[in-house]
Amino acid sequence: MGRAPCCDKANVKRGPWSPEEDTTLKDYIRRHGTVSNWISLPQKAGLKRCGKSCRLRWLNYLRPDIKHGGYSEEEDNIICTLYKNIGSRQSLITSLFYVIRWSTIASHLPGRTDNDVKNYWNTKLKKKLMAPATTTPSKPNYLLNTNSNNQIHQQLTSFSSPSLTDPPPLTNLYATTPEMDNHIQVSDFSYSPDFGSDNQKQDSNLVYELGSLTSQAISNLYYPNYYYFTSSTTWSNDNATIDNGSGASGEEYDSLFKEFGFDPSSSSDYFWIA
DNA sequence: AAGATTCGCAACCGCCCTTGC
DNA sequence: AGCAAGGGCGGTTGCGAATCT
Repeated sequence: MGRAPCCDKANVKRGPWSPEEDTTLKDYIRRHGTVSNWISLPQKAGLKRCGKSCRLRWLNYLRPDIKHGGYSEEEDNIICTLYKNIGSRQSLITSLFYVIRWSTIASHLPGRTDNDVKNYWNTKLKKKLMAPATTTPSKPNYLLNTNSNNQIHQQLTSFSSPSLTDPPPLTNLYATTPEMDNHIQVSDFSYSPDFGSDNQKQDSNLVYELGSLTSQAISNLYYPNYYYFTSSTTWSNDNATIDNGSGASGEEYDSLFKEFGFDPSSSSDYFWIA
């Protein structure tokens, strides 16, 4: 048995708000101040709308401090950075449980609403960010360290409390210029501190998510073209934790990494995605 | 010019969380 | 503790506008 609806759907108006309705709602809120009960507001204000609809209209459109459109480059950067950072912290690598807190991101952008930021991301920024690295390389195409795994691990761990404006240098990693074909190259192995921090279940479709959701979840903050995965050491542990020790997900990982030529039995391998 | 397709975004849906009883 | 109601939020939809063919 489902939850009772918040209003009588048959007797409320739906669809776009008219200027008259906007005025009615704004006038009511101006006269009464902060709304303590949105469900009862429509009746009091004389609106044939669902209370939730009124709340949404006010919060996303009618509030006096709302900004619409015209995102600046700085705002773009903040959204992209927070998307990566918050996304990787609040979720895991599975598509089913991957949830971005748009309200958290919007709270860093005065005048922007979660809905607005979400729409902006889905229609513009996502495409911009997902565009092939060859067209807009934000960083040089290198980040490989074939024999100082611990060094990478330490550096990534230091990202856990990052500054938004001061990315750490990669100078202590020695660089190569790997082929970037197929967006994935397997070489050595690194570790992302955020990976596997949540107690969430594995999705058997994970193997198909590597290039998108997975990479988002494990990307680091400053180098959006590069993504790190857990090592076999940490990774085995992560899997056990994530999957309540069943070990089933470990097999999925193994097959996933083997698919890209990675040797799960190696303790020193990592791979990156560009 | 007109039909098809894509884009942008306001609005809705439904689930989860919080709060009060 | 358990329940119900309201609030909050992410995902999705619908539709008008813009662009393409």
